Amino acid sequence: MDQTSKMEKLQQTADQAINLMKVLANKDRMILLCQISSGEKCVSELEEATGIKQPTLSQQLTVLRNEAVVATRKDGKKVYYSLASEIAATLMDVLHEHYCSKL
Amino acid sequence: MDQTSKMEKLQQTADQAINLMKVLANKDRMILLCQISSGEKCVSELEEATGIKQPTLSQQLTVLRNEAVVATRKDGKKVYYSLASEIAATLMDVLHEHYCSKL
DNA sequence: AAAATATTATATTAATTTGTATATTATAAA
DNA sequence: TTTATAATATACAAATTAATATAATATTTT
Repeated sequence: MDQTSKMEKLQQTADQAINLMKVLANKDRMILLCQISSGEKCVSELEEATGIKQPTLSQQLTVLRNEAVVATRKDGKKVYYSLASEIAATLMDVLHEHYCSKL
Repeated sequence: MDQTSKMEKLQQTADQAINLMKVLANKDRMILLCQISSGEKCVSELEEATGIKQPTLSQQLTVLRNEAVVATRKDGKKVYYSLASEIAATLMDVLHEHYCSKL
């Protein structure tokens, strides 16, 4: 593989990594993922725990769903969210270890 | 600590984590960090390897410096960049392992 | 009908990226 | 010692993209 196509490949891979970084680079979503990291939560629990307003909450959860970072499970009227991405889970662990271990 | 100030603390910590995520959530910077991860590089080497134009390169390196993700060493006319953040290095490792191990 | 959640639309603001030009610094050459 | 050149940085405006807030409405389940 020549230098040019090597760099193309690197760029494509970088795109995937960057999309994930963009998903995490938002306060609402980061806080939601913190909550969800410790076990599945329904939307009303997330609203209560974070103070994020319902439409915003729903919008940000949609972003997380679209990037397959979370999965949903429906139980009656409630929708439960859980982590669904191994890489996202690992990243959240690393961040938690670094930033939250002394909290 | 009550629920409200617990959430405030979480938000402050989230801010730090998010700033780092934002730094990584850019293609130029991600590719530059990939290059620098494997050992220090001077600006002209980075320009050659990535094809990023000089002003953009310098601007993005400034972003990395401002967030203390990289450090610089000057040698004559050349400026060498290296990784300077443990957490950033760990994240890059995790991303590399996940996205690049099969490349 | 009411509760829980999602969607759509829209307005506003803010942040990021990019391009062009110019500045700085260090070395080398005349 | 001026002058030239290479390497890098900075400034700033223009263009683009993203974030935030809000309101209204839709869907699904009980």
